Formats: sequence, structure tokens, C-alpha cells
Amino acid sequence: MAGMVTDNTTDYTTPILLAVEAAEGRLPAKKRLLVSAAVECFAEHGFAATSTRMIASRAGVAEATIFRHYQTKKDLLVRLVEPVLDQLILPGMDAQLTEIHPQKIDLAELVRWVMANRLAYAREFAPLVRIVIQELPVNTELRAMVVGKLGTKIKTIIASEIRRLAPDLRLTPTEIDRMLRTVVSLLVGIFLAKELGPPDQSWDDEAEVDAAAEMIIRTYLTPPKDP
Amino acid sequence: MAGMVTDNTTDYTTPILLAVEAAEGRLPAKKRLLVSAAVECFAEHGFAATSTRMIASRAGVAEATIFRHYQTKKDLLVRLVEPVLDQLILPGMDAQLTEIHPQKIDLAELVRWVMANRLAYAREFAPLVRIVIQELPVNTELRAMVVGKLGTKIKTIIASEIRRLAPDLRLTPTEIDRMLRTVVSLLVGIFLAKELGPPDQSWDDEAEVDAAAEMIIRTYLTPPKDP
DNA sequence: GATAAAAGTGAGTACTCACTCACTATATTC
DNA sequence: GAATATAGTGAGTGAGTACTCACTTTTATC
Repeated sequence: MAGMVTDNTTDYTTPILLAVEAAEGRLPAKKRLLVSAAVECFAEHGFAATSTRMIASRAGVAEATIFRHYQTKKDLLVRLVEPVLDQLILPGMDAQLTEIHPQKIDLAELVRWVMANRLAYAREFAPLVRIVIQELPVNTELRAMVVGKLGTKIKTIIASEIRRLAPDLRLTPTEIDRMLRTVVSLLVGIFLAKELGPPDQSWDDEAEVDAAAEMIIRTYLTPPKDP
Repeated sequence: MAGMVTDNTTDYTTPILLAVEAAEGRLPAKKRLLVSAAVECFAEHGFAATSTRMIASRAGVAEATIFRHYQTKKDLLVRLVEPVLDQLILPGMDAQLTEIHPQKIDLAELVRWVMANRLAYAREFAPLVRIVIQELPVNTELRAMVVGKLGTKIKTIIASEIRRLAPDLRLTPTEIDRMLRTVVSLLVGIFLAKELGPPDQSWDDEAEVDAAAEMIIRTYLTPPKDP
């Protein structure tokens, strides 16, 4: 459209867009619109129930533009999810862990901090996190991707941190698995409660995550007392 | 190993079928096949990604037969989910609670029992529970249905049981909400871990639910000690 | 400012979707 | 055993699907 006003209202982009651009380089104008629209549609209706027409029309773009940039609809999903998982979750966790490491002598404090940190991260990328949670039980490839990218690494980190900060603690592999699963369950629960619940509800992420962390610490990271 | 004997007795009448028949009366032959096939397809691929052709072919039935018995595909979903939620979750819980009530003086023991019981129930109706979990974040109507059928009732039961068995316990409504959400999160986590994890894994529901119940009891149902 | 590459699109394509209908087969009732 | 209702189906239907292609427009490079 000639004469279209190109002065957009705050072209500050969502964190997801930044993550995708960090992986692919600066995106063409309509591709940015597509990414935003696709994330919203997938999060709201689920991957299967979202049509390419729906995405294109929400982006204000021709349907063919999708397939200029992405081979298939599935490819679009993966290219949204993967960079966030790749470039932000893991390096972020690694960097932040080693950075704050010297200050955090207390394992309990570290757990509190990591859980709060991961929840904040999930909130920042809320629609994408929702997509992942929603598609995980149905999409085998995505499940394999998440487990592959996160599962192994996280377990290694946990084991090493415990060894470093609480070498007396004797947790069996089964217990470590259970602890990790419990942490994830609680965080997902907190995340979805706000995400799916009534919007006007007063909600305190900090209080919720504190309570959850306290449960983990007391159950798994407190050495048995001697009376 | 005791209790590891393979159980192949329930192959032809799944509990879900019984629940549907309890609501609708005895089903015609092909309709039974349809119910089973639909449950499997919806659980495996999700509602949106399941086509009526897929269901019909898995059931070995003409596609038109679906629409002889169900008005729409969505109607099929609802008529599978609703009877299980209606006729089994709530009455079952009510009946069992009041039945075991005299024996269970200890609130902790009651919590352990209820959690184990609900998990066992979920396992019995595993594919249907999976469908509900998968569609909840995407299907607003289903979410309203579940919250409407379960939410209010459960909170009432919890409050009354606490009042009866541990009147000293002072839990704010916020804390009760949090406790309920935590219980659900932990149970869903346990359920999905087995459901989605590697199939050959040795898995002990009892141990998992015991650990989860212990967390709940210690966090919410133990009056503060004085040292 | 010419040229080439990349971005963007309208108009399709082949196919699948949920769903319908006229019709036959099978029970149920008297 | 005739009448009637219910169960079941093959052959469609229009709408919607992911995706393609020839073509134009924009952008980057020299």
C-alpha cells in the first residue's frame, strides 16, 4: 500500500521476537508480524486448531508469505520454540548459576532463587511456554526436543550443585528425579493457575513460588534432624 | 515380584465404556466401538488433530455412523467426558469419603488416602483423564465444565473435613486454594510422568503419591511445633 | 541508477475436513 | 409376520486445509 504510515506505535518487540531474531538475524517486516501472530494463535487455540489462514490474517499478511519464510506449518512452530529453548533457557541458566554461585552458599537459598527465576522466565515468554506445555503431551518430536535439550543438562547441574553445596546430602537418583519432577509440577501449576484462571484475580507469584520452594527444601534438602 | 502378574481381564470393557453406558443405557454394537476408538484417538493425538475418518476407521465403522449417534465431533467429546466426570468422580468421592469417614480420624491419613485414591481413579480412566488434561488449556467450555463440576464441591468438602478433623487448624482461603492447587499439580505430575515417560521404566505410583502426600501434610496440615 | 536478490502476494491446487442424505439391514413390538 | 423404529452405510457436499507458483514490489549492492 503506497502511502501507508510506517511509523508504528512502539516497535519494541516481545522477548520471543528478540529470541527468534537472536537466532535468525534481523527479520523482515512481515516475518516479524507473522512470528507474533503465530505465537498468539498457537498459544490461544493450540497448534492443530490453528490454520495458516488464521495466522496470516491476524498478522495482516498474505498466507503465501508464511511459506516464503517457513517450509511447513510445523516448521513454523519449531522455529518459534527452538531458539527460546536453545538460546535462553540453558545459557541463561548456566550463566546465571555460575554468576551467582559464589554468593549463594546455602542450597535452600539457591533453590528458592532458581525457582523464582525460572517462573519469571516463564512469565516473560508466557505464550511460548504455554505452547510448549500444551503441545508436549501430543507432539512426540517436541517432547523429545525438550527432554533432549533440558532433561540431561538439568540433572547434571542439580547433581553437581548438591555435591558442591551439600555434600552430606545423600539423594538417590530416584529421589533426584522425583525432586526435579516435583519442582516442575509445582512451577507449571503456578504458571497455569495464573495463565488460565480469572484475569482480575489478585495473584502473588512471589508468595506462591516461596511456598513451593519451601516444600522442596524441607522435603529433599533438609538433612534429617537428630533430637 | 508380587503383584507384577499381567492383568488382561479388562480388555473388552474399559471403565470408560461402562461409565458411558451408565449414563446412556446399553450402547449399540458399533457405538461401543466408536467410543473406544474415539477415546484412544483423542488421547493420542488430541481433539483437534483427530479426524472423524480416523475414529471411524480405527473403530472399523462407517464415518456416517458417528453422526448417527453424535450431532458433532465436539458433541462426541463431551458425551465421553461428561459422564465420567459426572457419575464417577463426584459421587464416588462423596460416597467413599463418608463411608471411610468414621475410620479415618487422622487428617493426614485421610489426605494420603484421598490422593492415592484419586490417582488410582485417574489411572483407571487414563486415556480420558489425558484427554481432559490436554484439552483443558485450549477448550474454554471444557474448562468451565470441569471447574463447575469439581471446583466448588471439592472446596466445600475440604473445608468441612478440616473443620471436622482438625478444628485447631487455621487455614486462610488463600492457603486452602494453594493447597488444593498443589495437590492437583503433584498428582497431575505423577500421572503424566508415567503416562508420557518411557514405557519400560520401573515406576511406583504408591511411593510417588506417598511422597507427595507427605509434602502436603507437612506443609499445610501440621500445626506449628514449639521447640 | 542499474542489477540482482530477497520479500511479498493473488490466485490457484489437490486434498481433507466435518457433516448430510437417501438408502438398506437389523432389531423390537403387536 | 407385518409394521415400525432403530442401527448402519456408500456416496456424496461445500467449506476449509496446507501449500505452490507465477508474478510484482521492495531492498541491498555496486
